[in-house]
Amino acid sequence: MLQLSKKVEYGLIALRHMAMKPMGQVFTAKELAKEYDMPYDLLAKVLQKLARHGIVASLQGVRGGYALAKKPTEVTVSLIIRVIEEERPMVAECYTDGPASCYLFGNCTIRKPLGKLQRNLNVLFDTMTVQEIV
Amino acid sequence: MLQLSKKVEYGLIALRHMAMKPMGQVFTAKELAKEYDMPYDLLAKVLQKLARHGIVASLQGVRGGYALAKKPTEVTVSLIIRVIEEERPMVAECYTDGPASCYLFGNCTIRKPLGKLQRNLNVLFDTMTVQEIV
DNA sequence: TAATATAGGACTGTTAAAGTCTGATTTATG
DNA sequence: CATAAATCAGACTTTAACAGTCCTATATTA
Ligand code: SF4
Ligand code: SF4
Repeated sequence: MLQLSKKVEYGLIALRHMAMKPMGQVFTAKELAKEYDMPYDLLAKVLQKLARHGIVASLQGVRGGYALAKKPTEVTVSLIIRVIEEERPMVAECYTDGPASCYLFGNCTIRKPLGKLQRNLNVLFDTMTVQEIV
Repeated sequence: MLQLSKKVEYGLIALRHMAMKPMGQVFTAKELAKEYDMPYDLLAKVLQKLARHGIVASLQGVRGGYALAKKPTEVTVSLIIRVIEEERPMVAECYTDGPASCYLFGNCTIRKPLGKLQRNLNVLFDTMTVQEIV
């Protein structure tokens, strides 16, 4: 419960790796997967998403790969999760998918109080950056 | 991602309901389920767990039911989750189930940094009580 | 043009969450 | 004392999200 998904963990590990080396250095999905023993296909998908959203820059073709495109201080855990999961980390389903997603919505008495928890969570994830995990 | 489980939500809704009424009042699982349109069987299980851990007191037999056994200020969301899920809310699998639970453990570079996130999370859940959701 | 890399999507497998069902036990009450 | 109403306990099924795999297309270097 409340665990980060494997995809997010793979993304964090890869981004941290890049952040440790000189800015602009290029890494292939293959070498990253091998280095940390992550499933290549899955990591590749994650890196592609990060590339689409400009967190890393991708270079295709032979000698291609990925390089960090933002400063480690600018990439928050919140952003990484949003990009990889394609949604914000929320404590309740209805926060993400709206009233129709939960049949309890009409008589739910905890939705509003949980908002406080959510806001505090947001602060946590918005505050933590890749810089903090190098 | 990061959502509270339905069981926890059911538990919170039920506990809040009890906390709204005079201390010691007895409610049956049936009426609670009906009032908020929650699945009876599932809610019953949740209440049983809460009873086993002394959060609510149970009365068997006809005219039985459940009553809040602790003050709303004493019941944290953290405790509710631990009781219902039978584990603490953790950001990483290995925190809950140990090194053997994750094959990345040996070369995981994000485990320690995530500890900071975890500690902040703990504070959030330890701080919020049933009193705050009435 | 061959080799190597990303890009994208479809597909399958696995697991945890959610829900259901059955039966036993307890206890107030007529 | 019999009945009904409630908790208690566990097994079971269903569902949906997550994790992982596979295949093909495209881009780029050498
Ligand atoms: S139970 Fe309440 S808070 Fe949870 S998803 Fe449904 S409406 Fe939202
Ligand atoms: S990836 Fe790292 S932090 Fe996540 S569960 Fe595995 S060892 Fe723990």
